[in-house]
Amino acid sequence: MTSTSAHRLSPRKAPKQDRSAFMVEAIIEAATRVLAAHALAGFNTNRVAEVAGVSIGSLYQYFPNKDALISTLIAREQEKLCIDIERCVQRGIEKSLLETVKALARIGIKHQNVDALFAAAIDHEERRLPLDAMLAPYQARIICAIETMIARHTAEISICVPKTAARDCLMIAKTLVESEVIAQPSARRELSARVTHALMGYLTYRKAQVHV
Amino acid sequence: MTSTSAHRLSPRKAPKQDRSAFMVEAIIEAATRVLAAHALAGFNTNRVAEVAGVSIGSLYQYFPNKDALISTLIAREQEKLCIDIERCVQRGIEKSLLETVKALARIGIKHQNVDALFAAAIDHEERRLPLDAMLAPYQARIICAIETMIARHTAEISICVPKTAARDCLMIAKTLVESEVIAQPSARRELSARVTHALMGYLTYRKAQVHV
DNA sequence: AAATTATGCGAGCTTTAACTCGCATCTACT
DNA sequence: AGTAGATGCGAGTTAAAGCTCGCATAATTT
Repeated sequence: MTSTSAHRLSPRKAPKQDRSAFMVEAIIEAATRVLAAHALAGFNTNRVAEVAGVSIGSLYQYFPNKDALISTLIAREQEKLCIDIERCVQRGIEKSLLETVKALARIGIKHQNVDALFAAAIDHEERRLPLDAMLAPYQARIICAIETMIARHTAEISICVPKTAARDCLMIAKTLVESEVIAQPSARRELSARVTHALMGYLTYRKAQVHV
Repeated sequence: MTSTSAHRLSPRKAPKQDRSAFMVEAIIEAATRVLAAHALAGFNTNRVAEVAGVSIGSLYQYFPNKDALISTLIAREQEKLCIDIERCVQRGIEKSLLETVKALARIGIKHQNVDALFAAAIDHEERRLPLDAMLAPYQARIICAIETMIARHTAEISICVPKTAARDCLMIAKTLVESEVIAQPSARRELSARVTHALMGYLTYRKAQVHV
């Protein structure tokens, strides 16, 4: 009777055969779609199972409860974001600060462009659930990557605490993109420019510039 | 049978006597507290009524449904934010850009500092519900105020579309603050400085500055 | 092929929470 | 004081949604 099932947030068990692995994937995909389409208010396990085309019993065989399913969604998103950012920074070795920032902006846009409702829902659940321990490694990877980028261009950058700068960059990019709710693909280019502008401004602003 | 009650988001009727006005206030206050403490997952009308110390029937006498209650919360927050920003900009007449931006940063912090969960919940519901028509006037007021500020300092500002700049400023400030989840009052000063830095950077950044 | 293990199913139990309704009480007006 | 309308109440109705459990089927092992 330790931590049997009540508030567990990790999957109940790992799928061992192929078919079950596919099923878990189908569930996660369906969950993403349901959340995007109906928000938290319309997100329930019965609907997810139905959309995934599996029975409700099967869903609960792998996820001990609804929150565990949401946690998995969150982890997936984080993993994808990490990979994209790390690759981007790695490629930035031979590029200018401006170019790398532009690339980062594009990533942020890509990751939020999926759906604004989905992003807001994930955001909310990240705060509601005790996921700090699970999210910390992802955050660390992202911040580490951005720190690396910053370290390459210290001459141009005015922020002295790289860790803080990295986190702020991430947040600024995230929000500007989120605010551009209506996914007009035509506007993507212009949005990207604005995010880049904001990040460059933040990174390179020096008080001396503004006389007062 | 037009739009009787099913999806109405405005209050059912206005309180006409003092006691009912107080009760509506108590309900709204309780709703705020419940949302902050239990997030969307634990936000229900029965609990709100209980915390407010009124009966569930009374709640439904003034709010046709749960969404209408949430909409009211959202409107209240917006109204408060508008008032603060407008006053801040008005006072900025005789101040520098930097000083005014600092003051705006403080407002953003104040408004989100209440509770991160509450803010995320409100954010989510703003997107889920069809509130565009209701929110537009508030947005317009805020953007108008920031445009006014920008207009006073065109010489220092590099962004050419004031409306876009205004909106971006709002979003940047909002996020940086939101990200600083843990409300450490001691860190408030430092946070304020960062938000200011970000806004000034965004507003005054010029491509020429970065050689490449 | 028999046995064992893993997987899949969905009817249905149980709890939660949105919302109603008829009656009691209060306030205001004459 | 009397009356009418406004306000307040909360037990109860209803539907939704979280989750279980016993059984059926498929894969794997020996």
